[in-house]
This record gives sequence, C-alpha cells and structure tokens, in this order.
Amino acid sequence: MRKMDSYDIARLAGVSRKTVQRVLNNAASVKPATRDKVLRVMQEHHYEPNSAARQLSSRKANTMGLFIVQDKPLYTLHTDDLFYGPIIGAIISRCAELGYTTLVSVLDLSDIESLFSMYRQKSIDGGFIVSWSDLRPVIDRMAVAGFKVGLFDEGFYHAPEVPIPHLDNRRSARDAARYLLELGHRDIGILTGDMNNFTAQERLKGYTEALRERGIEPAESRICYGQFTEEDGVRAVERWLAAGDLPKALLCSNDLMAYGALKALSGRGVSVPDDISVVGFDDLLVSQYTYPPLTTMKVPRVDMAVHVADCLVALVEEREPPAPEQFVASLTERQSCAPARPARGDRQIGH
Amino acid sequence: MRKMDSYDIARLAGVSRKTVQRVLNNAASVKPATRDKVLRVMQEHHYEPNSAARQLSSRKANTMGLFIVQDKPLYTLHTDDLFYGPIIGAIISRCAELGYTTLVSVLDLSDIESLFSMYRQKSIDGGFIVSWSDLRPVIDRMAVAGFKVGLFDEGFYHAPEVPIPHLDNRRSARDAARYLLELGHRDIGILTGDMNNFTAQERLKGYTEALRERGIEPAESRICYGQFTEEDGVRAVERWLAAGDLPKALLCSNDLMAYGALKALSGRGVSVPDDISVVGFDDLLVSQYTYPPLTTMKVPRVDMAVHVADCLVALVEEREPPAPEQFVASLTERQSCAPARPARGDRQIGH
DNA sequence: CTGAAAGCGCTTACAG
DNA sequence: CTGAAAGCGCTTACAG
Repeated sequence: MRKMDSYDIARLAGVSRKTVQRVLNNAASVKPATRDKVLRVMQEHHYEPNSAARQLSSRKANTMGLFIVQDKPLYTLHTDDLFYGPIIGAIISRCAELGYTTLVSVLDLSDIESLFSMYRQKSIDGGFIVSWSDLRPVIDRMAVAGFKVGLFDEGFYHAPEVPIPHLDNRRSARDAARYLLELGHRDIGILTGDMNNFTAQERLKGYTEALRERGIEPAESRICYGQFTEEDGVRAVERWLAAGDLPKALLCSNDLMAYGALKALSGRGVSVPDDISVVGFDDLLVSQYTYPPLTTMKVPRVDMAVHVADCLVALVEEREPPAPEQFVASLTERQSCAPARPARGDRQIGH
Repeated sequence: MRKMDSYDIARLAGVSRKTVQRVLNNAASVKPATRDKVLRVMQEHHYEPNSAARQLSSRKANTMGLFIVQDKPLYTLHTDDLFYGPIIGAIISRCAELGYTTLVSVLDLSDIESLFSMYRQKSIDGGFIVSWSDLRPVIDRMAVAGFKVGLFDEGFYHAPEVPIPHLDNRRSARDAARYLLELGHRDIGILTGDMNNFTAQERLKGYTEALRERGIEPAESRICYGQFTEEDGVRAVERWLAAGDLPKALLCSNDLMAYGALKALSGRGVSVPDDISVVGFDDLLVSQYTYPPLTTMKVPRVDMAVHVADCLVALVEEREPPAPEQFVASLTERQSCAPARPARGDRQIGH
C-alpha cells in the first residue's frame, strides 16, 4: 500500500512493465486474460500512473487551458457570464471526452503574461480564450511563439490557423427581421452592437437585407448604435420615446440590450408586445424570466463550443481538423412579440 | 532558443543552478544584483521551469481540483448554474492568488471515480466539490483515502476536517421574516426547501422564531414544503390560490422557488407587491430581471468561496487554518415587497 | 516482439 | 553556505 509504481504492478501481475504500459494505453496486443489480470492488480492497489511523470517523459500535458478574461471597461465577464457560462461547461466536458483535463484561469487583460506562462511551463498543450475584447495583439504573439489557441468571438479576429466557430450572423439577423416582417411589422428598428465588431456589422447587414427584400429602406432614425450593453437598451428606448418616435418593433443585437429596452419600456408604461415587439439575440438564461419573457434568436453556443474544442484538440494532436461548420441562430418564441395591429393605411395581418 | 533548462540559465547567468532555483523560489539569500541578472537571462530566453518536472520531483501539484457535479434528478447544475457560477470564479481566482492552478471537471454523480483518479494520479493536491446532492458517502471514502476536500453546501455534511463555509441560515431567515413583519405583515407564509437538508431546516426555524417573537404562531397552512426548485414555487402558489387562502407575504427559501411563485402569481393576475409581498433567498443574477425585481436575502457567496479556498489551501500545506467565519445573508431590497395594507381588524403600520 | 537503459527537467537530501 | 549526485515515475528510443 505504500509507494506503488508501474514496476510493482508488473511484478505483482507477473508481467513486464511494457505490458502494464500497453494495458494503460489500451493497446490491442495484450491477451484479454493478461489484460484483466493487470487491471485487477491495479485496482486492488489503487494504482494510477503518476500524471507528472507521464507529462514529463512524454512531453505532453494532456491538458488544455481555458482563459476567461475579465474584460475591463465595457463588458464585465465572470465565470457566471450569461453568454459564456454554458460554453465553459461544454468545453470542459468535451475536452474530458477527448482525453484532456482543463486548467481554468481567470485573467485580467492587463496581466496577460500568465497565459504565456502556462504554455512555457508546458502545463498545457493548447488553450481557449474567452473574451469580448479585441485580442488581436495577444493572438499574434501566440502565433509567433507557436502556441495553439482557440477563440470564440469572431468579432475581431479571423485567421485560418486559429479555430473560431463561425456563426452566420447575417443570416441569423435576417431571420429575426423576417419574423417581425411576417408578423406584419413594417416599422422595425434595430439596436446594433459595437460597430468595430464584425459580428455587430453582420447583424446590421442581415436586418437591412431583410427589410429591403420587402421593399423597405431602413431609415437612419430606425438604427440605434449601441455597444452590446444593457444600458444601451435603456438609452435607445429613452431617446426614441423622447422624440415621440418609438418603432413598432425592435431587433436587439443581443439579449443584454433587449433587457435594458424591456426595463425602460416597462418603466415608461409602454406595453410589450402590445405597443412594441422586441426580439433579442443569444438566448441567455435570463430571457425566460424577463417581463415579458423574451423572444430571441438562440445562438447554439454549446454546439459551437464542442466544435472549437474538436478543432483545437485536432490541432494539438496534429491531425486533420474536422470539417468547418456554419452555425445559425434559431428563433425561440416567447412573449415579447405580437402581430402588428392595423393602423393608418397599413394592411391587416393575421386572424 | 532550443531547449532551455535551469542548467542553461545558470551557465548563461554565470551562477550555480542552486542560485537559479533560489531566484525561482524567491529565496531571500540571493543578492539583488545576482537576482536581477538571473531574471534577465530567464526573460531573454523565455525560460520558465517545467511544471511537470517540478511536480514530479517535489511531489506537489500546486493544483486544486474543482468538481462540478451534475446533480441528477432534482437540481441540474451546470457551470452556468446561477448559484455556483460566481463561486467557481472566486475559487479559481483565490487559488491563483495562493499559488495554485485549478483543474476543473464536470462530473456525473454516477461516475464519481474520475474524482478519485485525479488524486491518485497526483494531478491535484486537494479538491473542491460543488453539488446540491448528498455527498456523504463520497466524502467518507475520501477521508479514508486521506484526500483533502472542501465543500459548499452544509445541507448534508458537517465535519471538522472538511472545510465548509458556514452561513447562519437561521439568523438570515429570521432577518428576512422580520423585514416582512416590520412592513406590517402578519399573514406570512414560507416555502421551505428539501427538509432532509439542514439548510432548509434552519431557514424554517428562523422564520418560525421571527414570527413567535411577535407572538404569531405559524399555522400549518402557512408552511409549504418544497424542494428548492422553481416548479415548487409554482405549485405552492397554485395550491394556496385554489384554496382561496393566499398569504399576504411569502418567504421563499431560495430564489428559484421565488421565480416560480412570481410566474404563477403574475399568470393568475395577482399583483406583487400589491396583493402579496415576496422575499427570496440567495440573490441570483436573475433576481434583478424578474417582474417585479425580487427583494431577496443576498448570500455572500464570493466571500464564502474565498474562505473555503483559504481553508483548503491551509489544509494542503499543513498550516493552521484561518479562523472559522460565520456568514450572514443581507437584505437586498428591490420591488417585490410593500407595506401591509390595513384590513379587517389589523393594526395599521407605517405612514 | 521483448527487455534493459537512458532520459524527461526539475528538487531534495547529502556530503564537503 | 555550496556543489554534485541521486531520485521523482514514467516513456521512449535502442539493442537484442
């Protein structure tokens, strides 16, 4: 019961160390009977190979890093971040399935060195970075050093050698706008995200395309530029309300902004969905608890996470990466949208 | 730039390996000039000591395990679990501050073996288990094996050698009930958690004590037994409503049940807080988004997490653990409570 | 295919 | 205090 190593197991099972190792690595060339015997001995003695020794001699950590960056000014990102929470869980689980443990760190953007440390210390074979910020400088440094990394938000980065799951934001936003159009709405506003962000740009394009398909040219007054924060939603609504110019339907480029809009609307006594329909984007956990529960475009975050994990592991193992996938958000209907009510000369819809 | 080891650094800096090591471990006995020189050489060559080699020779992983168990039937627990999310972040950050990395796993309760594996492989020096389930059998096995572990929920376990942060649930619930009493309410119901759970028992006791202080003996009809799930909140409200016997104020033993109650109430057209005041317990992220925003007892989860982390690290390093702390939940007022309205023979309060 | 040796890159006693 | 050696427990070439 004292110190057990693979040598002891070999002796006790009456086989060579090599055989013990084959059993550990599930090699085929071991007779079932021998295999069982070795396994039995290992279990009896609670033997499991020392991971540090393994890492040291094989030069492989079988560990991935997961870096959650605490984005500073605009977005605060915690492990309980509503968007990234499920992604974090999915990555960890998927890596485990693929034989990797996951070392999680929360990182300040001002102290990004500890990320590089983990690579240099050979604590990890690769890493995922989860962040809303523009990480291009960091990623470039990593590329130079040959450190393997996967990302999530393609808002700022797009490089063939860096796995990033691709969401078809334009199409998804188009689908959201079409939904509103099919409800009979013609006066549809949009609340955009940070326009330096590729994702935000694409969602705006999708909105514009959908309206144009119906021969509607989106007026400048219908486009409100935000930064993906809840506060933007509040401000947008208040500005429209102050101008007496609230649209009849509102597409928010993420759920957080929709929450802000909903709050401001309800605070001003404007009824959702009777007076205005609201659609969000993401489908965060909170969306089922808002008032009214938010209709939103669900981003398949878990599938996307599994996909990056698969890509990064393939990269680390120098295998062919899985085929690229194109993800699309799907409509989750709740109670924040209603058919347009007939007014002025608008044609009536429904019923 | 090829393979750098501490020997190379020593040679390049013109010192002994021992000195390099002293620098790495921040030992005092190195002259500042020497120290700087060594550090400069290390930086120039991007040298960082190999973690596997360190672990192997020092028999220490400097790593903690964080096991998020996916509790089966009643509660589902994900990394985005509203209660545990911030706790997870706090543990990781605190461990980092104390010099430990954190290996996170999500665990199925049916496959708890992988938890033991990490200890046997010496991948971790200790671990935290985050779960709603009754873990006593697992913890007992760990104690026998000498594996060090910290927990969160003291609902089921209470042992001197296992760090668990202690929340004074009785006092916290008493404070919540007192708040309702001070608002003038006398007809106050409670929705309890699973009564096998110590935490649930204590919260009920706190409620009872507060009412008795005011000479109110809680009627059986005011106590509704739940299991900490959202659905319990729905059912409780529906049962009371069906009996035409809704209390004027309701203390929910956690936020999730309060969400259910709020939904059911609003679905039946009962106004919160005009017709009934509702108080939750936990202060999850969602509570600011419910309708109306939920007044609730905030559990200092982050402080509690930091405290267990400190305790477990002390245990691992065989140092004296920090002094035990007694945590208390504090009232977070939002909009789900209002003063009792004068009715029948009740004395009037307020104004 | 099998076995004994060398090696992974540190830390830790152990002589000097 | 300093330095050379042994050792941590595996894996990986390398002879046989």
